[in-house]
Amino acid sequence: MAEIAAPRGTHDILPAESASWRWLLQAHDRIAESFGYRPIETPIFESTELFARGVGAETDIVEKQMFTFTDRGGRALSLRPESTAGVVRAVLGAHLDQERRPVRVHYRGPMFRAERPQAGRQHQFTQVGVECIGERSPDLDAEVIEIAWRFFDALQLTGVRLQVNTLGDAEDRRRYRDALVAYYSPFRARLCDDCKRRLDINPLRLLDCKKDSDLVAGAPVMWDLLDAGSKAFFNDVLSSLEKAGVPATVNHRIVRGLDYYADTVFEFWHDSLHGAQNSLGGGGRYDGLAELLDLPPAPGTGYALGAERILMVAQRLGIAPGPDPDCDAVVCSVETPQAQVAATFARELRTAGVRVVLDVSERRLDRKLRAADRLGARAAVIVGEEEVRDGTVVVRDLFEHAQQRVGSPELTDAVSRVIRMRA
RNA sequence: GUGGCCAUAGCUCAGCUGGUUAGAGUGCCAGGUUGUGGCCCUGGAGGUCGAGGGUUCGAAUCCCUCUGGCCACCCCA
Repeated sequence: MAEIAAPRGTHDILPAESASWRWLLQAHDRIAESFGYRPIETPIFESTELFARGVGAETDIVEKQMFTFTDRGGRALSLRPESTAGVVRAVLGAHLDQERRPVRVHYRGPMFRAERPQAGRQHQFTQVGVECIGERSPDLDAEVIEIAWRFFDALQLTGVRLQVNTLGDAEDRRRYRDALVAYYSPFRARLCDDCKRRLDINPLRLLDCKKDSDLVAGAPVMWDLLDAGSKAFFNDVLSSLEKAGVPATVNHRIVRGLDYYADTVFEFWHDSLHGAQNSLGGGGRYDGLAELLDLPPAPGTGYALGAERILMVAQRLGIAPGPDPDCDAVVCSVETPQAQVAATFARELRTAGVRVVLDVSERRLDRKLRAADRLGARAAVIVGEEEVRDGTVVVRDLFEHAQQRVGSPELTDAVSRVIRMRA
């Protein structure tokens, strides 16, 4: 009988890693909330149609990376490959934008994409992100970018590079697509197979090709075809970022793989990650998304970041916190007859808010203390025959190698004194 | 989805061109120390050699398939 392993492309977050996860997630919550963003949670599966219409039916994500299934009523559902479409559905569906505008929300949670797994790319991965829905302003684009930037800052994650670009409005993009198709069509015969496909399906992606890079160099530049309003909007984003002290590099090759983006788009890169996966995340403005979903029109902007990738970088930089101790104190009896008294002390300490492990083993005292040491406990409470007889207890400081005997009513005070020294 | 590399104890890894009962370090458990931890000494447990099939007198070692990981591509988080 074969052992059942975790499914391909998934991983377990074991207790030893929980400290670094908590560190990352709490930092993101804290920074987002410092900008007035409120938490939102949406289902991890949605109607397949939400993604087909929102993300774009002909994007790679929807075309070949979704986990799709049918429920008993024959409805087509998909595990969410990203979160923006679901959040927009939830916010506008609940008419939150009628009460305040813009609606500022942040989220964290698992996303699913069925790509070939490798380091920094799993079937299930975790994103943290924010969305700002209901108002169109370059200052809000700059605001969400600044949140991400402050988040990296809070983690002390150095070496992040912000790349920004503008895709213009729908009219600009149509014009640009036409220009690209016109430029590339005469070369169709010599294009690589991927590019032939891109030319028909998604011409913007032609710019990503490495094989036909000589053609890319001579291709029309989006910026040249933007109308004055789109350029002004983008320039306002840039100056707003500058005032916020967020260093941005303009990179006209940033395109993003989702159809709903317009105007501002951006990515956060880190060189310590491998080539194709050097992106920690990205985002942009999606003013047309609500309409694609048949919801009342509402502009929006936001980002999503890959938590696993950030943790990978943090590990490499040595800034991720090590595992937390299992507990503050271990209570152990010296011999079996004192076990019940020890259990009572443990409960008493827990009531006072101390994290306590009760050693129920029948090992020798020296082994119990060694075990307490390995749990990372600061204090050990030792209950032996003498203590039970005298109504006392030994409280040992495992860091200072010092101990004292106190009357059992003073147990909580004595333990608190010892563990407070930890901080 | 396409191609390449890899899979031996809980963990990190040895195991030469196929040759008896598969090893080391570390961790775990116990004893040294019948009430005091981080060091030391001694002993023990722990492996269907990723799974299945094949070649062979004989397979961890060679071949095939599958599973999983890593890397590149595609693309993205």
